[in-house]
Amino acid sequence: MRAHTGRRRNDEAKAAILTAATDLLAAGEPVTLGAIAGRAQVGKQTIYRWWPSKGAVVLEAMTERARSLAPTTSTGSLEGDLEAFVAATFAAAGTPEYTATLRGIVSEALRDEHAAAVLAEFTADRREQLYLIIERWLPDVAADLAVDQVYGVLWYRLLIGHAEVDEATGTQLAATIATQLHAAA
Amino acid sequence: MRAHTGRRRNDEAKAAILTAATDLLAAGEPVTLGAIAGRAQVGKQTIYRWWPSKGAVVLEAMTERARSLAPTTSTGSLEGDLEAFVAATFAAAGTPEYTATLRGIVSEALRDEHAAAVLAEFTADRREQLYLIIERWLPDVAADLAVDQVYGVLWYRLLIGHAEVDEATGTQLAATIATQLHAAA
Amino acid sequence: MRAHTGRRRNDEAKAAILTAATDLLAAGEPVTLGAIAGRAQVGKQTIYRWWPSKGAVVLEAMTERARSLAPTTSTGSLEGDLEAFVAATFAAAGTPEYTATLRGIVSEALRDEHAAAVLAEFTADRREQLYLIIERWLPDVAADLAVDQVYGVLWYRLLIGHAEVDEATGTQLAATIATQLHAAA
Amino acid sequence: MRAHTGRRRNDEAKAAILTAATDLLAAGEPVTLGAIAGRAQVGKQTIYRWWPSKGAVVLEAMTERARSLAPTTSTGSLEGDLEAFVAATFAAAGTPEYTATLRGIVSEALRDEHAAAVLAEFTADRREQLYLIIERWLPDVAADLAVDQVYGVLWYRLLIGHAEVDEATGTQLAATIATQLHAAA
DNA sequence: AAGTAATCGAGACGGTACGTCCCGTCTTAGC
DNA sequence: GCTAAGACGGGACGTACCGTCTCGATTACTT
Repeated sequence: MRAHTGRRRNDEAKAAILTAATDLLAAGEPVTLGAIAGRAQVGKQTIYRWWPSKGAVVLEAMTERARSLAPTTSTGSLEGDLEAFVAATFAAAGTPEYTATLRGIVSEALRDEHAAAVLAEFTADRREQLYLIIERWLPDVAADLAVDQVYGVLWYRLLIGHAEVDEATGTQLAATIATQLHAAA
Repeated sequence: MRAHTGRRRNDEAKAAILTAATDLLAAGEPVTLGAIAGRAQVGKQTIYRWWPSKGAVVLEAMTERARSLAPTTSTGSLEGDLEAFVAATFAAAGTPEYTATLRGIVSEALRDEHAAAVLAEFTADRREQLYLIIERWLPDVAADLAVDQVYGVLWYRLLIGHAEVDEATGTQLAATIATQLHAAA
Repeated sequence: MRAHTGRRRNDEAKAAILTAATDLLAAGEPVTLGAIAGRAQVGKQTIYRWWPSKGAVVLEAMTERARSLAPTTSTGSLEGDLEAFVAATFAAAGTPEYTATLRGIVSEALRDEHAAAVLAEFTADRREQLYLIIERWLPDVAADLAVDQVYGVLWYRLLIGHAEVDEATGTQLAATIATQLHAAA
Repeated sequence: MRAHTGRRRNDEAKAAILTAATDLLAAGEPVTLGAIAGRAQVGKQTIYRWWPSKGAVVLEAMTERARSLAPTTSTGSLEGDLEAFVAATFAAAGTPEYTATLRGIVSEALRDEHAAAVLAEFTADRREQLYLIIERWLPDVAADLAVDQVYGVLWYRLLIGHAEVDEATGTQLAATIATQLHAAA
């Protein structure tokens, strides 16, 4: 038996697929697998070789982008760190392109269990970032509910669309949550 | 010209359609238009005559049910009223049947603008209930963000599924929000 | 008990229905019952009160027109009478409007047994006219096959469209059939 | 640019579709596209990928069958050849199964231009067979009208249903037409 | 250099749901 | 009582995607 034969896999294709998915999502066009494959100049089978379902592709496309979003450098206080992080998160999520993408992601996750798993992982990662910030200043407080209040407002407004998701909201919310955490400590 | 001619809308059919939609949603079966029509003993055209899309049907079905959910009777304090309402809301939303339905609704709303409009109306109605409770005790406080924190946690957990939506959570969240509101007043 | 109440039935409506059917047929537009009713400014139920099916309406519309088509006056010989009748029949049937109508009729008759019955009656009537002409000159000859040859060529060409249906063809065919009948006598 | 990419057309599927169509037609069951697809174990899209309409499928199914129907071997005389061919044609077309099929085909052709084109081709092929027989014995006679008399009687009787389509009729008609042709030569 | 095999783009496949169209029936209010 | 309008249950239509399967072409390692 030999170590390896055959053509190597094309990493450009993988990148093209993720880009195509993000583009479609952001453009508001229907995100069909055929459309992704066509736009990426890739066969559908190539997509299924690497992802278990359409939703998983879309989510991975998003996740990559989102990871490098909000700052984690410290400002010297819980209030400051919280505000910097939450405001940046809200500011980014509030851009029209990003909003469309996040909505698209939830839409996929609700129809596809693979996508749901990736979304769960993605949001867990985001929550973890926030935990770490809180833990640095208040290591013993139970922060679960506070964290969910932050992301809850974000996603709720994104999905329903009844109110702004912007930096100011993030700032205001961060201050409120900081007070709440200090009181609980 | 006449005011109206032709057969009137059959309200039994309307009720049967909404019931069928809710049943399928709650049963976790795929909510196909054909399935709704079949279960309601109704032609598909009858559905499309009165609703612009599948999602709109599903949402209207839900909205009707949800309106009579959480109590609005007063307990004598903001804390008490808030806790009663939020805890009841979380308890109801946390049942598996209801969770499935709400998730299905968002899924529809994200793909269908008509459904999105109905979801917006539904959630606006829910928020309004909460505003009224707060306003009774603190008429001058800006409650928007507080209200969104409550429903934000609810929907965020429902959609991601990483944490419980139950009465205890509702109780705890209500207390936190009450404190927050008193501080802001 | 009263002798009669209610609105009298509207014979104009009947005429309007038949006209509408013929118009649609000749115009090549899809002959749906809704279209007939709409064009005739008539309720669908009014149509079904008088005809058993859509096809029957269409056929009656045609039959009325067709009955007064070919001459039956005598010219003094079998050849002459036959030629006059057949040439006139072919000339009339060959007009584009008439062709479209006849094709439409067969189309209805093939999908609707009521329509088929009326078409059978209509064609029987047409054949009868031809029998009478032949019988006047050759009372004892079996003319069935000869008659079917005449109408066969007519309908076959109308339906397939591979060759002309015109006066010249009718003339030529009449001469051939006359010879055939004389030989058989 | 490549000559071809992608999976090739599945000829088994094509055969299964045509068989299913013929079976339904012959069985007198409603020839639904869904029924054809279901019986052929084929997706509806596969049918629409290769035929422009339902009627085209049905006609192609028929055409294939019909080509190997009537004999073209010579018997030694025009009368003999004509009788053999026409009698065989009438005998075959007169079977209940075949009659139903042919009627169904015309029905399709009258509603669908693609089907009409295939029917035109099919009938042209049948006429050509008859021309060839006549031409062998009488190369210079104009046989168009004679040929249409034969097929005219066939189709006229099939569609109206007022008289038999059987071997005896074919035999009698062949004799008549043979005489007619000899006279014209 | 020739042989071998994994991977590629393309696209046909079986299947499910969609939203539209039309049929023939039923139900109104108006004349 | 009959009408025009039009809603009803039902069912076929042709389209859009899904996720799988099948091609010939390409690529890269092994011999």
